Amino acid sequence: MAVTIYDVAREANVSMATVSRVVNDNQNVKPSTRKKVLECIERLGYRPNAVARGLASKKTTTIGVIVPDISNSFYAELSRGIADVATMYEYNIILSNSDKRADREVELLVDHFGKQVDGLIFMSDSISEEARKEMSIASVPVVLAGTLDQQSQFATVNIDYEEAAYEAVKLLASNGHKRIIFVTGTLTKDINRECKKVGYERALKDAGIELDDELVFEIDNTYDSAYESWKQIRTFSDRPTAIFAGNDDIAVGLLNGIRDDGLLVPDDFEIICFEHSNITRIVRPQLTTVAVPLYDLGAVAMRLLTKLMSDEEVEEHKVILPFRFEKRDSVK
Amino acid sequence: MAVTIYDVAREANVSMATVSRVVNDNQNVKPSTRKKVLECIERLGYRPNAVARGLASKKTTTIGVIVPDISNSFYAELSRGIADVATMYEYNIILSNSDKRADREVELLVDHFGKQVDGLIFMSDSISEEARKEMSIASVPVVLAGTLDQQSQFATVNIDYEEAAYEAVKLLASNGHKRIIFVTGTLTKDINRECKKVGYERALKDAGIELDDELVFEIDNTYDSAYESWKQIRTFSDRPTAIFAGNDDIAVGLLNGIRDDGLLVPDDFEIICFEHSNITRIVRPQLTTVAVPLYDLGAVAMRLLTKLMSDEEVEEHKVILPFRFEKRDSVK
DNA sequence: GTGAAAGCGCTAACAA
DNA sequence: TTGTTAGCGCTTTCAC
Repeated sequence: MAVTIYDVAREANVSMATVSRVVNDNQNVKPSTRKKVLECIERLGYRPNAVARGLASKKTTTIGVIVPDISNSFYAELSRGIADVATMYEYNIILSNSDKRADREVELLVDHFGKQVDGLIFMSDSISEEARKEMSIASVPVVLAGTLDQQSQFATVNIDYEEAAYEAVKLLASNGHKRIIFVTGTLTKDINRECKKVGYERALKDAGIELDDELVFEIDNTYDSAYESWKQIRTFSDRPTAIFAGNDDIAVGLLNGIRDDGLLVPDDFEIICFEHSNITRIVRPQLTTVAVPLYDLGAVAMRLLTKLMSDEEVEEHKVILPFRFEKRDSVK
Repeated sequence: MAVTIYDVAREANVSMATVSRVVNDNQNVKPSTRKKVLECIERLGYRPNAVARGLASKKTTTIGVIVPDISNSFYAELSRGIADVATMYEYNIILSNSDKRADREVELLVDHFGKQVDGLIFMSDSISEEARKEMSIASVPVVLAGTLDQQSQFATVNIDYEEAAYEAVKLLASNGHKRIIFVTGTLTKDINRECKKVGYERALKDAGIELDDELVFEIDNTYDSAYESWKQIRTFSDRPTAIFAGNDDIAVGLLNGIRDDGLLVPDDFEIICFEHSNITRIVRPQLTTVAVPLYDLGAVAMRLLTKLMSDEEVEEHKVILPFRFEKRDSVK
């Protein structure tokens, strides 16, 4: 059996309450007794049981993080931002992958709340009604990171994806391109459908370019899928000359397709995309991108959650972080 | 206040014990009472409190995972393997980043064990004495994933890195190369020092090539650092003609350095490396590699941990998974 | 500054 | 098949 607070109390000839005070840095303990207790703790090798503490105090110093897929560098980077701030505030993280399945998300929410997390950070393509309900009835705060809330019900941390998309496509249009392809991951993802696509269309409209649904390619959000999609794109008789890619994996798949075909970037095609990892600097030519501050998105989401958990005043529940443009070599 | 098991018991006119039995799928409950209890649970919206359950049962159905850095694709992939098997056995994961700092690792171990995890998976470059001690006195099983244990004290899951390195370098030697560079991350990492370097040296020796310390480059384990190191490598008067890189990030940094300098792979240099991500297929030429089954490493480690946690017989505590060779275009 | 005692919400004997 | 009753190890009033 492990050493308990009671064993320490007996050994030090004090009550459990006093040991508890020492362990929790309560000031109402005489220095000499504190010292005595500390010695006994050391001698017996006492380690507080966080589960018992959680039951008694109703605080677990643990937060839940539900992420589509931690092996996706987008979420891995975001999670690292969450984790670092969590560490700073002495929270542990229960991390679960949902694979974006709505049923799984709900299961995980129930599961995490059942474990009495003190707060939760949720990431998803789109919030299902069931997930929304589960988060609504939760007795602890919830923050969405890199995830839209179309009902403005929860605290969120994002960048202005639409504006970013707008500026990216505007750059392409200002370079004289008339036929600009938009290659995106699934449009069931709110950010793709409501922001990136909308920004793309607005930029075209502002540039006096007519929309053409044939130029929008909805594909799997992977390098391989993008590489394959090139084979379809190349068949256009009136070939497009510029590409706006929803992210860097897609852009690189396209880039390789183009180059393996003997065409040149940026001469035959100009490319711009959202940047989620350093792959954009590794490929040649290096890609011009909208740099998304993933780490910061996570860090700020966690910081916001700490405020919510301690009932601090929060000026704004809907945080928009700035993005950067990285001018490199895939655009002239 | 949340609904407790007691509220359900009262509502259903049964004892807490019966409700507990229903919740835990204990068969000793009459179908009719089970139904009645289930209805009350539904009606009241009862959700079991896992913390209370953990305190009473001494099982938290949570395991700890300590990883150097989740934003590193190597560990992200490994963690995904762990997570999927954990889900299968209904365990949650507390995930923490150590940044390979020994002091932090110890803190985290104490912290995780304090949270009463039912088991723990540990990953690190090298096990410090303090970390070893902490894991030794733990009352729950520990498994090391992708991490060496030079004292064979813990259960581990790895591949045979030395043999993999040996074969990689042997391939280079058999292609006629005499001056083969080894570019590795820090040699304070056990796997680099005790396996990859040893395999490299053994292959050279077997090929009758004399060792030359000047051909071993110990650098930071990053793309940028490798890119920089090329500037040093190019200054050799008697230029090497082949490179064995410790991992794909290093290999790609080197590759880009070489190509940006106008040299060709594999004509001027042949390259082979350990593969941890799909970057090796994305670059041109595609890299010939030793493919490390990261996901499986994690999955098998977790499976092993479940056996240890339920006191099942375990045939072998030191698991060695097979690796594959991926012949691609960076080697002739 | 310290102690006594009542829980926190559940599981798990043991009885019935 | 069901209920009674101790805890699990800690925090937190409330007294003194």
